[in-house]
Amino acid sequence: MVQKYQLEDKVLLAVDCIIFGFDEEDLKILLIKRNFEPEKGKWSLMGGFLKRHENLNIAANRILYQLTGIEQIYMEQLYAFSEVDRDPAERTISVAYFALINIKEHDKALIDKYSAKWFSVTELPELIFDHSEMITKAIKRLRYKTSKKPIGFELLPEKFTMRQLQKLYESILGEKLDKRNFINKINALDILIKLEEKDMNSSRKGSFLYQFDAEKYQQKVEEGFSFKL
Amino acid sequence: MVQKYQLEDKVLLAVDCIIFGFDEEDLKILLIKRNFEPEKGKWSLMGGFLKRHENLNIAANRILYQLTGIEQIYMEQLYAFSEVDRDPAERTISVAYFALINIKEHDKALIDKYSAKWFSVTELPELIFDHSEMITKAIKRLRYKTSKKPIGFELLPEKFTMRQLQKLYESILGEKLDKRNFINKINALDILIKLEEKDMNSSRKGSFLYQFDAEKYQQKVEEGFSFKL
DNA sequence: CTCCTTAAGTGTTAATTATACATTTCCAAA
DNA sequence: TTTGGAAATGTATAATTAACACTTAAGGAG
Repeated sequence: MVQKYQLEDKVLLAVDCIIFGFDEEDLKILLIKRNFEPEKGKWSLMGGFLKRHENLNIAANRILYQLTGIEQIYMEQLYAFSEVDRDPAERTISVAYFALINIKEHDKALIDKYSAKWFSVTELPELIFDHSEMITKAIKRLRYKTSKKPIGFELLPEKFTMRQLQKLYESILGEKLDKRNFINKINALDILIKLEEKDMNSSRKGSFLYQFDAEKYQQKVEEGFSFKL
Repeated sequence: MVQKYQLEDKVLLAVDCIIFGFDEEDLKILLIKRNFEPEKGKWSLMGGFLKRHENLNIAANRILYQLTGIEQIYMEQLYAFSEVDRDPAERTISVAYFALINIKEHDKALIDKYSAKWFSVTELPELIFDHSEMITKAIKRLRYKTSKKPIGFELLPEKFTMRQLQKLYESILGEKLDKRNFINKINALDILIKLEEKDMNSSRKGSFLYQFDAEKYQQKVEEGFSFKL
């Protein structure tokens, strides 16, 4: 490739990943203890640098895979953070990505191996650089997206109860919802399959399990529906 | 500054600006004839490279100023475009920004000087690289923002008629709106000042002019209201 | 000076959607 | 068999949104 813009400044381009998970109680974020300088030993988002042959989406997925063993998940670009001194070591622009995963489906061993740890969004530790700001922005975006598309399903196990789904929405939105209204709305969407099966952990009576009906959902998206909670 | 990440690839970071304007009829975008290779002579968004001492917001404003003489306007980061071959000359990641301006308020002479030209969003020419994609994304974002905040006022002259405001919304949203419902909603927001003055160009009867009441708007924002059209 | 033209201005009703709210059912364990 | 605890369920009211058509004002033409 011919170099045409030789007089221009080049910069390091980092990618930082905000990984949301849900454990039936709280919305959580996956963080790691940074194992290189500067700020070695402090908590950080999963980050790495863009390589010559990658676009940002690919870099985000590679970095996540390298640091946690998690692969092939839905990731979305959030924002480019570019304050001149955001990384004291060297001028670095960071593009933040965020992803949603089901905590239980991802191999705990691999996560432990890299000293990754889940933190509730309400109890985050101090983070390096501008990572707190990134998280704040990601939560805001997640709330918005949740109100437009039923995005939360990535965060739940394949089979889940209405109670779990409601808890998930409550922890994303940060507010309590009315049970009956919630169920009515979800049912009105008509994108869940009610199973015969019951989850017997939560109560004696047991509660019915549901599955997300990807096919019906796809169909509705094509018809141009907009999810509103 | 110590260089700590010496083994990492560096890249060129460009900024491209999508400038929306409105001329009482159509939503328009400001484009320039690119005056350097590659693709010299083709239509392009306003673009330039991030410099060492700037963050992206500052770079976006500088670039816009250099290319059009327009300064101190509201700009917002849109998205980072990073396909490996998006610029055939050299690997370049581009962060797109968008802005809203009032066409008439900005000095035509300066714009002409740089061969900038306004194009209706419905009649865009062929553009270099991935600039069309950037514009598509910007329009989508503009539509969204318009439905949340009364952002459109930047696009109108200081004094405007209800008809103009409605036309603006229609061209942003790409659909016709009902006149009475539109006026009712706008009035319900209570952020316009109705002037005594009339605009006599559009009809024999003349139509009242309005002004955006920035103070009332600010107050409402603080009270946490959300604009919904 | 009367009539015509043209866009401005104006409210009501029906339909839909959102909210608030309390009781009964089921099942396992004691 | 009784009991405790969460699951399941529906309705009435309020709020919002959508649909809809006639009158008014004023300049220009005849």
